[in-house]
Amino acid sequence: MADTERLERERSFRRRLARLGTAWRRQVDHDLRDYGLTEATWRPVLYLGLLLPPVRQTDLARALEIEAPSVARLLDVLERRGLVFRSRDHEDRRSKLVRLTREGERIERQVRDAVDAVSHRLLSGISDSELTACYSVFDRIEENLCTTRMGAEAAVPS
Amino acid sequence: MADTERLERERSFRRRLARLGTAWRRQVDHDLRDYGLTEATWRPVLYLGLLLPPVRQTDLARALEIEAPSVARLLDVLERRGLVFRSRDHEDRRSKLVRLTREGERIERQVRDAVDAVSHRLLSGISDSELTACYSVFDRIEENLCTTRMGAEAAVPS
DNA sequence: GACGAATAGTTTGCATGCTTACGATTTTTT
DNA sequence: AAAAAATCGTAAGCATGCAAACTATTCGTC
Repeated sequence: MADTERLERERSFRRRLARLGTAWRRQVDHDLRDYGLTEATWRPVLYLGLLLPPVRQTDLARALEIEAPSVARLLDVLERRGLVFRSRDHEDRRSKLVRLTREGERIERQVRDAVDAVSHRLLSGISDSELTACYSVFDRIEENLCTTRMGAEAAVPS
Repeated sequence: MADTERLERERSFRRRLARLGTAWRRQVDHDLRDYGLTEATWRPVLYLGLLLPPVRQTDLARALEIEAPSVARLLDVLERRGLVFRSRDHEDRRSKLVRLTREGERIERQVRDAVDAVSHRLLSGISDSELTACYSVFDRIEENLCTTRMGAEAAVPS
């Protein structure tokens, strides 16, 4: 029956998506290992170059989609290496503001270039229309993710 | 210029792919937490139901695309829980053969159903042709991954 | 103004990925 | 046959994700 075929298609899609995600991450990590950046330390650097200051740790955690303790520990490392620094927020003394140091900005550019280079390499030979077709699919999957998640948490009426 | 636009497209694709991969994984993990299965323990179970015996630990590691030590530790946990058991391979006494227990097979079916259910939910509203279009893109990206990896290690002349 | 709830950051403990180093065994070379 | 190289599983140590519990501060309600 056709349902079996659809099931196989869905399984195959899930497997490929998962495999591609990890393989891509590994490729970037491999290329950035030479810059002294391990696994996940380059992401905070990249996002600090992207977000508009002032950036609190919570903002960074939300942007990176990781939990606050993970951010705190990563920033400990990056601060020790002199790539970022934390300062008190005088508006709200619970918060700390995070910024890249001069050296951090230098690394940020290198990271951005390296990440872009990998993307360019991996996406070579794929047309714009194919990319946008994938976007469309990705977006609808994310919508499905949100609607199911709504059931678990609580829908916020706008 | 058009190059800037292409660059943005590639960045956007990378970000969405990464975000979708982790979000999907979290969704499955969330649904399987109730079955007492944490983060990555369900994958060995699933693959043990998929691979044709005899399955050595190395085979499992290759299938899961994780390193041998990671597999060893996961199997320690699963063995302690009575889901798998290891036996010596009489063909090659370095190896150990891994199999699901009766209970492990029961859990394997539940895991498979749960994973399929998530896939079905997330892929609802997406047509077969869209899925295959994505396959095509994924496959070419994986090809690009392989060819670039050749350059880093050592190309084997055929 | 005072008290309870919410929020920001940290600490701690666990899960799980990797790399490196090791012992046991097999395969290959000489 | 003996020695060298490769392979299998394991152990130890690090990196990094999470959740839970804690402290300090701010907000909301009375």
